[in-house]
Amino acid sequence: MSLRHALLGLLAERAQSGYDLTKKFELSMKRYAWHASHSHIYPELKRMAAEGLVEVVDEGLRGRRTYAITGSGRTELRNWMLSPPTNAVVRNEDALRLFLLSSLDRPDAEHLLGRIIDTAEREVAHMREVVADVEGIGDADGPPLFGHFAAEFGLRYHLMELDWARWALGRLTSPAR
Amino acid sequence: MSLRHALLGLLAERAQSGYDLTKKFELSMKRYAWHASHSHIYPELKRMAAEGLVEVVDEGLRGRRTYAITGSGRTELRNWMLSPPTNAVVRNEDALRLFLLSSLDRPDAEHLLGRIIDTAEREVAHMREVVADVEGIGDADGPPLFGHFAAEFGLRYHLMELDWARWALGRLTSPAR
DNA sequence: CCGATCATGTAAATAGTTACATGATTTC
DNA sequence: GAAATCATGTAACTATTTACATGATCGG
Repeated sequence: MSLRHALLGLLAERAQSGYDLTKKFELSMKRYAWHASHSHIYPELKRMAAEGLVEVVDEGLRGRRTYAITGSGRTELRNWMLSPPTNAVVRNEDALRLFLLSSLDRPDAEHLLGRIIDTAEREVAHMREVVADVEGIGDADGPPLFGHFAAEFGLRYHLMELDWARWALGRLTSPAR
Repeated sequence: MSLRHALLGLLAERAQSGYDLTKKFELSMKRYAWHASHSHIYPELKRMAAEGLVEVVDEGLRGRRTYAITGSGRTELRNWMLSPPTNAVVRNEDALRLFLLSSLDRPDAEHLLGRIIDTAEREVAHMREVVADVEGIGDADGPPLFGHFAAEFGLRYHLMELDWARWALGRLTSPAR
């Protein structure tokens, strides 16, 4: 159940509403870290509030409820962050397609790799912007910003994917060895 | 529901039992593509058999049932492989920890990065062996082997992770800019 | 004959998605 | 005043995990 730790981590940065959290998942988190929809996030926030890990600190317009992390929430988050991953859950639909590439005949495989390359190129361009944004905001003397490391990881991930797909396509069209 | 596609993909390579499939998940698939346990795999195989995507082609010792992919299973697999990922599910507990790194104070963050570096080094060493094995088996003239591309992807992934973690640790200990 | 591994399952619980549902406020 | 966006929820279903459960065969 890592959703709760994802939420605690985001709330550790700043207090915010379920709606804000949902958007963060949609915009960045779900790309390479964790996927979640609002219908999962809202009930989870309620449960966490009942358990004292978070608390409602403000009720604004349109029923907006701002949640903040509590002391016990911070303890829980730190414990999870530092605990060795026992059997870390990994699910990646795209990586699964890569894994099963050889089940396709050559034309199909080439087509799929072509699409992967296109997508990765777009992702790389996007992540370059994100990284530049984060660098721009940065306060040179302060601690590294939240999201800075994550953005860099995302950029490197997609660059790696792009390199790999190009290499694989090369192998496919002219099996060198 | 990508478990079924993962299973179809593995069965497309060769007919095998739930036990064999479980081990493949345990040994390679779950590292960076898809995670699943036997108690999920067995019922899913039964369901797929009922739907005609796979069939039992052999019953051996100790109740071992060998499943093979059917024509309709191959169609389903190909459709999924070539269909553009609509909202590709990504869940990665380790990447999530990286994402939330800034929620830790500096000593804790350094400790976590150190552990990530150690783990990644071991993974890289392991994947180098796997890649070497697969290359060794290869028939130079034949089509690329199943798992060849996947192993290379795994190696590159962990190399990327290692580079990133070292870079992040450097940033943390001496914030350059 | 004993421990390791092969081999499969079920039950209960939790996690997560999709579809349905509602209404307020802001912007144009 | 209409469309976009803010904001939250519930219900039904499906996916997945954890724990429980059983027994056969193989290697030493």
